[in-house]
Order: sequence, then C-alpha cells, then structure tokens
Amino acid sequence: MRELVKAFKALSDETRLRILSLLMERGCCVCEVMQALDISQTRASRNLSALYDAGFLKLRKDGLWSLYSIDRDGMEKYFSNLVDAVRKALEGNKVVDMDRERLREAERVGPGCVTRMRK
Amino acid sequence: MRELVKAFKALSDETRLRILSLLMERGCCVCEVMQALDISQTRASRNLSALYDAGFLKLRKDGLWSLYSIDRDGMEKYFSNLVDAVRKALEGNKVVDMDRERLREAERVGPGCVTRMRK
DNA sequence: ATAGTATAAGCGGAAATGCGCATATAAGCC
DNA sequence: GGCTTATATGCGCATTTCCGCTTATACTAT
Repeated sequence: MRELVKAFKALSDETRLRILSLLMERGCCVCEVMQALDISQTRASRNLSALYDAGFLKLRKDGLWSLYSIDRDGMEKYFSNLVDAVRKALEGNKVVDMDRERLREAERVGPGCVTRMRK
Repeated sequence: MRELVKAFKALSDETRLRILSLLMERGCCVCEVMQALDISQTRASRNLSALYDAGFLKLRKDGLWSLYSIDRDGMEKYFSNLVDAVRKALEGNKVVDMDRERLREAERVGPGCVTRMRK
C-alpha cells in the first residue's frame, strides 16, 4: 500500500512525467536530461532519483556519467499500460520535442556539455 | 498533462486509496465512509471531493446524503486496469475489512448514524 | 598533483498539502 | 418556526514537497 502511494507520488509531478517521456525515447545521463528539458542540474538529478527510488528507472554508472533508463518491469508492476498512458497523455505536447535539437547537441558534445552548452 | 498530474496526485494518498477500495465494493455516503474507515468527517469529505475533482467518482445527492460511487469511465480514462491495480495493491490489507461491521451498522442505522454511533 | 567535469546532497525558504476545529449551509423532522 | 443531521468550507497549523544555492564527492585529463 505504502509502495503504491509512493509510485503515484513519483508520477504526480510535471517535471517527472516529462523526464519519463524523454527516457522512453532513449536512456539519458543527467546532463542530457537537463539540456533537453531546460531545467537545472539539481532539479534533473533530484527528480531522476525520485523516479529511481519509485522503481521506474534503471541506473548504470559509466565514469562521470549516470545513465538512467526506463525500467519496464518497474513501470508495469502495477499498470500494464503505464508506459502507453504516459506517452499518450503527453501526445501533442511539444515540451519534449521542442528541445530535441539541444539533446542531439548534448549527445554530440559529450562530457563537458553542461558548461560548454551554457553559453 | 496537468490533468494527468492531478489524477496521480489524487491517487498518491493512503486515505484516498482506502476510500477507492471501499467504494469499489459499493457506493457510500460520506458518513458511511467515515464510519467504515474510522476517519473524521472533514477528512472523509475532503478526500472524497479530491477524488471527485480528479474524475474518479460520481456524486448523487439524496436529501441530506451525498452518495459517492466509482466512476468507471473516469477511473479507466488513463489506465484500463486501474481498478484492478488498486484492488490488488490493497489485497490482504485488513484496513477495510476490519470495519466492515461498522459499515453494516451505519447502513442499518441510517440517518443519524454519525452521532448515534459515536458512543 | 592540479584543474575540470558530472553528479549528489545539505541547507533554507517558498509553496502546497493534509487535517482538526469551528462554523456555514441545507435538508429533514417535530 | 426551532432542532437535528449530513455535508461542505474557512482558518490556522504542522508537515511535506520542490527547488535554487552551494558544497561535497568522485572520476578524468593534463
């Protein structure tokens, strides 16, 4: 019960839904998330952690990078259609699409993208 | 998007999940909910309102009574299996079952049950 | 070692939430 | 009309949430 409440809490935030939507396209490190969604590092990190704690994300550390990706099993533990529901709810929402270019740019730049892309 | 956040918010509270679980068995008026779950009138009323605002409940007024019941369409707008998920998550949880007797009692007593059953 | 980079975490404040107490509202009953 | 009852709501407070600022940590590169 407490666990289900926690899962719903994790989902009841716009930033986290945007993150989920982004990660559904492909796994990202923290700095890619902050670039793509145009949010602060603290905000990206904290909300990724929250989703991870709720069991919705997998984490793989690679050097300086923390690579987060969707944990399908975790996402569908309670709702077999949760992934589709989130995707559908964000459909037509330009929030993620808008920044796709920045995301590609961050990917291209690689480590150092945070400070280098700030300007 | 905002709407989906609102729906998740409504679900991310233990009291509200208990209420949903109760209403899945059968529609209840506010005083039956407070009796069955042993919560205050304010708490029952407020949380029922929240679930109603989120589109999960239907409301029928009958004299003094406000009869709330599950709105299947609202519940399954995003998640076709939401009803089952909540039910399953609460399975084995004695919280509701414990008070089934009080609920029957409230139903038997009818109007006046709040004050009469307080003693 | 020194400097740079990505991420996490402590701290504090602003805002939102949950809820008890009291009161308001509205319907029923005498 | 008054009295009772069921429900909703305003107010205030405690708690939680969110997040920016800053600092800590840990890995990389030179």
